Amino acid sequence: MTTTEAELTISAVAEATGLSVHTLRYYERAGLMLTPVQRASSSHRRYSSRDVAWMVFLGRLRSTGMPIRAIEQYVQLVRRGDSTVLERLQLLVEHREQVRRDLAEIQASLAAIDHKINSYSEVLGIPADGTTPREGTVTC
Amino acid sequence: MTTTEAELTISAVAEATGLSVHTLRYYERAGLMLTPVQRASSSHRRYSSRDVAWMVFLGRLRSTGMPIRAIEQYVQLVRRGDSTVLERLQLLVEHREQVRRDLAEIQASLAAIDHKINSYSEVLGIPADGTTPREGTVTC
DNA sequence: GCTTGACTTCGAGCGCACTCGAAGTCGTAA
DNA sequence: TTACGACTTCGAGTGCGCTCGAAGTCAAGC
Repeated sequence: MTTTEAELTISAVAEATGLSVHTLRYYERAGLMLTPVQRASSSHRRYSSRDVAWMVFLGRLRSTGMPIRAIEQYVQLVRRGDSTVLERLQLLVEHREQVRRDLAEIQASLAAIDHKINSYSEVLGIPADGTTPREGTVTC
Repeated sequence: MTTTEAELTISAVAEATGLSVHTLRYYERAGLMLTPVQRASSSHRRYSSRDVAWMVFLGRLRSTGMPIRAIEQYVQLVRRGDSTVLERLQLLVEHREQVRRDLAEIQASLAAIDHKINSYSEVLGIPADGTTPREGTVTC
């Protein structure tokens, strides 16, 4: 395994990852590829399976709110080689803590929204919950 | 309960809600108050407890990613009175579905991050999980 | 040979949600 | 009376992450 890899076009990678072709090019321009994307003779991009795996994980980092800048840091560590494994681990653990905090806040907010929905349901006489209907209007 | 209410300054509301004073004024300018905020003789804002409760819920909607535009719609429904309760309910239920989808994606991404962290931990010989250490380097 | 369509680069534009700053107005305390 | 600090308005600026568009290249099929 050196150069011969499964090669995918940018549109295939877009389909596989759920990212747009624009976004894939943007990420590359932003320096977020671990290694340069190979090119066909036509200068079209050819993504290896490793590239695709990385784009998938990159998407995971993004969907949990890691800024592009932070991902850039991570990429630079990967490129510096095995000696940075501990640093990378620390970065990920730190991010995971942030994600857990975000998750907790969203869940708390979801509970508040649930509560409001229940209030409205009661007023409308639609007991979606096991609660007793009440009189009066909903606050807001 | 008509005019006499607990009255708070903007900075007190900022502290109570975790929103900045800038953000509170911005929301008001954006038309997100249910009713006009009362003013002291000095023209300083005086928030009623109902205002504060609404800002808290507004913060919940924002922290779950509801766009300002959508909140604006909701506010307009509230102002139109009791006849819009069903519409409001539908709006909230729709938003809740979106939040649940977002939550599921974040959780899936968190699992992927967990997995990567475990891989790194194994390589470093730090079995954070109940898994056996392995040889070779981490992919990325 | 000509069209079609998928790609290329690169700069510019966009949408969103704040965030800031300047200039002015109060009310209280020294 | 003078200073201070918390407020006011309103326009402009910021940061982020895409997203778009124009102009060009290339390979395959008719």
